[in-house]
Amino acid sequence: MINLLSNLKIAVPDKIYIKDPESSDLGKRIIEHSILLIDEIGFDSFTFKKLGVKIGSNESSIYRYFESKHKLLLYLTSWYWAWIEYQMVFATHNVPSNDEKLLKAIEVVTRTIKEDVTYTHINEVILNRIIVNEYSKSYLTKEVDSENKEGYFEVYKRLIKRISEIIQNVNKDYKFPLSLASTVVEGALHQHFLKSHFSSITDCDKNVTPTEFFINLTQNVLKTTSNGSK
Amino acid sequence: MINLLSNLKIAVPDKIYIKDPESSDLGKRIIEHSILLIDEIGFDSFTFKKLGVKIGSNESSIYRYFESKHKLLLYLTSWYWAWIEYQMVFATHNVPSNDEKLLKAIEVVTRTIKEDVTYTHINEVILNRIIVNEYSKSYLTKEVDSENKEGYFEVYKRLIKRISEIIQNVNKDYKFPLSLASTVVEGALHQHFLKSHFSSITDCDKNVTPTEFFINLTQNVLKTTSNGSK
DNA sequence: GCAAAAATGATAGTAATACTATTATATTTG
DNA sequence: CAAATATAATAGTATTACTATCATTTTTGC
Repeated sequence: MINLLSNLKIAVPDKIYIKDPESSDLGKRIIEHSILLIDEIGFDSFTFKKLGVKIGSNESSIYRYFESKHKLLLYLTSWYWAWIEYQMVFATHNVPSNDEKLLKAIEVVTRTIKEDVTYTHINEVILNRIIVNEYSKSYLTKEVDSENKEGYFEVYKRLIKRISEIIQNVNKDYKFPLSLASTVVEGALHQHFLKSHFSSITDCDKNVTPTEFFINLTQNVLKTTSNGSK
Repeated sequence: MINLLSNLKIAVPDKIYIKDPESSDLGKRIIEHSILLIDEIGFDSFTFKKLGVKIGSNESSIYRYFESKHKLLLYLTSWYWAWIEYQMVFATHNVPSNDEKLLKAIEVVTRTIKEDVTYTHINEVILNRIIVNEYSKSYLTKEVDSENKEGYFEVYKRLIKRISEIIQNVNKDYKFPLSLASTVVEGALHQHFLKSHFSSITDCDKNVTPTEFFINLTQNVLKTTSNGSK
């Protein structure tokens, strides 16, 4: 997979950026170091000026790639979900059993990213931390509806729909496949956050993973005979 | 309940504010209109200066109640969860069956707030919208651990623990009561958000409520014989 | 190899933000 | 009625989130 990915480009909706950061060395440094800097100081304190200092470049140059730090966050989150989607499609491809497919899919979207695949300038371990801590800030805005119309959340929505289809294949009668899929994906981020910051309100810890919790949850929801069948 | 509440004060951790907004007319106007203004323009665009204009008061006076707009958000969210907790305790009190208790509890934390109880200056319908749209911003910060130590999230954590206990009473063998409780509460906010802004990735709509989805989910998770028993 | 084009850098400027500090004026209370 | 307290007004600061302009460097197409 690593070799395969090194020859593929993760596709991000092109309206998100002014100039494609993958198209230049400076662009790649912007992405690489924005991930590191957001992780370090948090998205709220992150500015293009500070990023400029880190990469030895100028604030004004960064503005030629992204019109705002919000757009940069949208870029990073779209990239992340496209990367997850890729892994999910890859992991479930050619798996004959629907049940097994769902297990694999849930594993991909709920697991802790442990290794930096480093086939590019993007550190996926750190990017995953950013997603846990900052993702919801990308859509909890007054502009969400217009930005949604522009297609900025397409990758994420496509991922949820894919999982929903797998759920539906496991149990055709289950009434809430989309809500279950969105709950698992969002809920996994939340459980990871709780594990790090509010350990008293989660069962996830060193021994129990969000993956375990959500696989158990999903299997029980889908296997019973009275699961909200139509 | 309405009459009862009009004689009770919702308790918010007192370190959140500098001066108790319930202690003066100006304080109450700050709370009342901050809810309206945050709903109107969003928390990110909300400032004490704009709030001052709305209530015909001065920015500097508002700073005597809250040291920052972030603290004001913590106040509103704590107030909201304490209000929900109150309703949950009230709704489940004296219910003999554990199953029934859980149903009531889930209903309280997942339902749409339809009526403004208006026993005070606080509009609960609008406050609920703010929670859906802004709650996670209150803890997705670099200061979350120190603020957690200060007790700013006690009310929310207590609510999750209460639900977790009810879950455990329904099924003593279920391994993830805390994670299920936190998933239901956070997930309900998320489903409400999706319903309003990303309707293509949720099954919740005019006909299906988040309550229905989460009651079905919880019942199925807890009723099966192989639900991750210890 | 060079000129034109494109990319990047440097500098300056702006309105707004998120405050702090100080002083003045009301309002409450003992 | 004086003292204490609360509120209002004003000013000031460093930072933010940009935009605009111009200079310099790098790339490219011939």
